[in-house]
Amino acid sequence: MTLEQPTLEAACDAVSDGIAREALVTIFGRCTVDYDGRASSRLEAGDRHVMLKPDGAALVHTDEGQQPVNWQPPGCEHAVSCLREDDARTLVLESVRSTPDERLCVRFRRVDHVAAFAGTDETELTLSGTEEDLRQRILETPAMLETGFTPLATERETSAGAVDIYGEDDAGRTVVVELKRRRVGPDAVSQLRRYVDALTRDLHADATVRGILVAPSVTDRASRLLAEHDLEFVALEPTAE
Amino acid sequence: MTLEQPTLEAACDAVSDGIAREALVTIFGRCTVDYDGRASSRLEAGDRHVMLKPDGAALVHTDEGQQPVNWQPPGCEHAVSCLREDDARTLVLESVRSTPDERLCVRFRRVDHVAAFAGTDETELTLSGTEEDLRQRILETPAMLETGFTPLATERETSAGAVDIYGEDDAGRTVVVELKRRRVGPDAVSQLRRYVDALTRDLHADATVRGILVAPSVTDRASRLLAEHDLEFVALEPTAE
DNA sequence: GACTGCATTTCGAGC
DNA sequence: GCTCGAAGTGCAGTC
Repeated sequence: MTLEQPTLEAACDAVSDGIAREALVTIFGRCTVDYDGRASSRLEAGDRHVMLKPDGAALVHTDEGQQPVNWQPPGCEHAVSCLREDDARTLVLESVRSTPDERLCVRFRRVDHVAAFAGTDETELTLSGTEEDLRQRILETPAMLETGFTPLATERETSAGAVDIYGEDDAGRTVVVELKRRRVGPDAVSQLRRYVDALTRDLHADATVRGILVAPSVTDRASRLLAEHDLEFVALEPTAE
Repeated sequence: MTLEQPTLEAACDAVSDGIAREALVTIFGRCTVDYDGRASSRLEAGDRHVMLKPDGAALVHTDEGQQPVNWQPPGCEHAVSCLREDDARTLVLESVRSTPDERLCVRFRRVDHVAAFAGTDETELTLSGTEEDLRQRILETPAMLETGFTPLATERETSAGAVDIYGEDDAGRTVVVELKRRRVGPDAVSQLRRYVDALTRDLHADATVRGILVAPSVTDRASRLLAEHDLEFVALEPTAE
């Protein structure tokens, strides 16, 4: 279903019908956008593309950027109405949710295009090159980390949270491994440090706990932080080559 | 410009024309999606909505989720062609960039809809409730942090990075303030800790540096971490009420 | 171009 | 529902 240069009334009916039919609805036209919730924002009149998904998500896109300029997450209730505001007919799209209370309101004075799409999409994305792939690599060939490394657990709980890989080295020392799929900065080092500190405490006071950060590479600052806290780094990519 | 149930050839021409005219182009139809770059992914055939922006961004949306199932950031080169693959006519959308090398390829066997939109959008989003607002609040009324607090600098550089607010308390002790617009977890505490450690080092060895985390609230674990490292917490929201 | 940290981050898993 | 951390995070600002 598609309308070109519809009246606001016709657009309203089409959008309303599309939402009712659980279609993916798109509107293009001149609009203002108001958001209020976790933060609040206002966008003055301009031409934008609005997408309403049947799961309750709403997206307002300008002609620039990968990210929508405004949005609403899945689970929202969409409502559409056509009314008079400031002496001008206005198509009002409202998308609301609770917990947290959030409200997105798009007001059109001109609609160029309305479309509603229904289809089927059964398939799921297969993705590789993730942190999980890096973990698999190391569990299959622990020597990639270092000779004599023995993984004992993944997601092992500590008082600071779950450790990616928990194991021991050839001298029987406890090893905490933190994995990152890409080049790491200071935050990843702090994360590893929290786990090492926690585990040192959780285990006997005299236990030696080694911390190893595994990632393709590190920034300078992160490298210095690692050295400061006697943490180690092993360069590994999530996938071979 | 809109086409309904076009032939793949007609769709190809329309998309090509839209890209050439720097329009925002959308295509809805049955497609597979392949991505290869920082990671790699494959999505089998299903009905999806594809958006090509004139700045080079590409978005593939299913009927669920706020996030696109696949995408390409701004700055990519889009190309479209119609050719025979596996004995079937196929519309191929390719979006490529370098640094890093990334390639997104969407293959349509059926196109239901093609549209191209051109408009103007001069206005910028005004947003409030950000970390910047929280900073302004404190700089205008430093006593909100604590009586006698004097801000001396924002974004003050340390060997661990820039501190949100740098100042001193009524006893002349150095204070490092880390701001967060929302409830904080362990990562924010670690961040503050890095700054406090760095400044303690950067200044005289005998200097006392206080670290204060300012946010609407803290999680339990973060609260424990704060206590462990003698860091403080002040509850403040980015905007009044 | 790399680094750093914010974001209405979103998303998923675990509890 | 909250917590925690991953993400092809995106994005802006700075160097």
